[in-house]
Order: sequence, then C-alpha cells, then structure tokens
Amino acid sequence: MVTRPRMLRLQEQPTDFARRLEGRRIAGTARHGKHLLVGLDGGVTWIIHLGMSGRISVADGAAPAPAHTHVTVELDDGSEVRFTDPRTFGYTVALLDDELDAAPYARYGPDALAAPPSVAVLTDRLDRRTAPIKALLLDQRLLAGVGNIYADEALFAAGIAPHRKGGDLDAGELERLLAAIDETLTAGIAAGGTTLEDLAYLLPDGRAGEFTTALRAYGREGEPCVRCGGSIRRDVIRNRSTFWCLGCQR
DNA sequence: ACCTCCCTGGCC
DNA sequence: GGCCAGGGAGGT
Repeated sequence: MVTRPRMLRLQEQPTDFARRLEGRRIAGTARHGKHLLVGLDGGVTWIIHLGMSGRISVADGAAPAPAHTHVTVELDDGSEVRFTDPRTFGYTVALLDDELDAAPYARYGPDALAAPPSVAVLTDRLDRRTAPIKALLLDQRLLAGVGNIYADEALFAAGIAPHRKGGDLDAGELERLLAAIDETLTAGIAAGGTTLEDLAYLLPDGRAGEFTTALRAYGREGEPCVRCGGSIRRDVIRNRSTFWCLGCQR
C-alpha cells in the first residue's frame, strides 16, 4: 500500500511497483552505497534508499504502523515491511534487470566499503579535478556510500582540508583518505549510525545510533580539536555544512 | 560543473 | 514565523 506517491518518484510507472513485487519471493538482500537491494525471483530488484530520515521495519500486520509510514508491503506470513520516512527524502522502486543497467543507477560508483578503488584508480579519477575533495566525496558516482557527516569525519581522520582540490591530492594523501573512509564507515556501522539532535535518523527498532559520541569534527563548531587543540570551524561547501580543523587538516 | 529544490519537525 | 538539516535528481 502506498499512501505517499512521492516515495515512488523514481518508478517510471507508479503502478509498476505493486505489480512487480506481488507474488515474488525474496531471494536475497544486499547493499550498494546508500541503496538497499532486495533481490526477488524473476529478475526484479526492490531498491530502498532511506534518504536521511527513512526507516524500514517488519511487524505483524495487525500492529499499528508508526507515524509517517508511507509504503507498506505485505508478506505471506501476515507480517509487513513498513517504510517510514518523515522527511520523504527516501524512495523505493522496483526495477527489472535491464533498468538497473540504465541511469541513474548505472552511474553509481563502487561501494566505498565493499569495493573501494585503489590509490592508482582514485588518482586517475581525480586527475585535474578542481572541485573540493569534500564535494567529490559526496559524489556517489566516484564512490558510493559516503554522506555529509562521514565525509567530514574521514577528512578529519586523514588530516586533509575539505577545500583541497581533488586533483591536488598526492598518493600518500589518497592512501590515508581511503583508509580513513574505511575506518570511519566501519566504526559508524558498528555504532549503529549517527543520530543527531533532530532524531531524524533512528535504527529500525527506534533506538538512536551511537556514532554521534564518536564524532570528532561534524557538529563541533567552536569546540577544541581533540587532536591538536585548535578550534573546529564550520564552512559551507556546495551548500553543505562542513566541519574541519584549521590546525591539523592540511 | 554548478545550484536549486524537494520535505518535515524542531528550535530560535 | 523562519531557518536548518540531510541526498540526489534535474536544470542551467
């Protein structure tokens, strides 16, 4: 059941969503960057992107659904999958195999955790790029899975200033950055993600993610840097808040 | 390659 | 009453 058509905005024919899911068996699940992939038999992939405030839960169909539940998929055992998303930046779509190979999905870069590029490949991709590395990290075509908070944290861990032009980073810096991305995402996942004060992001069971307490740059404007004691500053890069340390990120 | 817009709850 | 946060599609 779909009570918010906007959540299906990537489905070319909105009626395709229910039609493509109905009667199919879930064969497996996977993740690519920020996309959750539910493989169904018959060559259909059910894609879910949680945006920033999305939540997926599975519950007995008789139990009341949380507020802002916009899409509900009934399973044959009487339970249902619920997609809850107050801000509706998330979306879901059911695609056929050939549609997966088309834009915009085909443009997605390798998963930042499962298949990160080598330093050599990254060097090549960043060659002559003049955009700030912060903006490039958010470009899912280069690397899929790094969002605003984790980009700032990874750049902090690597000691690289967010304004640096992508093409200016040397091999040593890119090696540090790749290691920092891996460490940051791994730690973030282990902690259950980052729940900010607005409580927009919550785990499926409603608990808050605990990476918030591990943040060293994001959201700490004016606070002392835990590494060098300098002051964390906030800049806006490509209309995104960017927190970094002037003292130890170069 | 860049900016704008979408959306909502919470806070100033 | 207005602003802000987030990801990404689409337009210039």
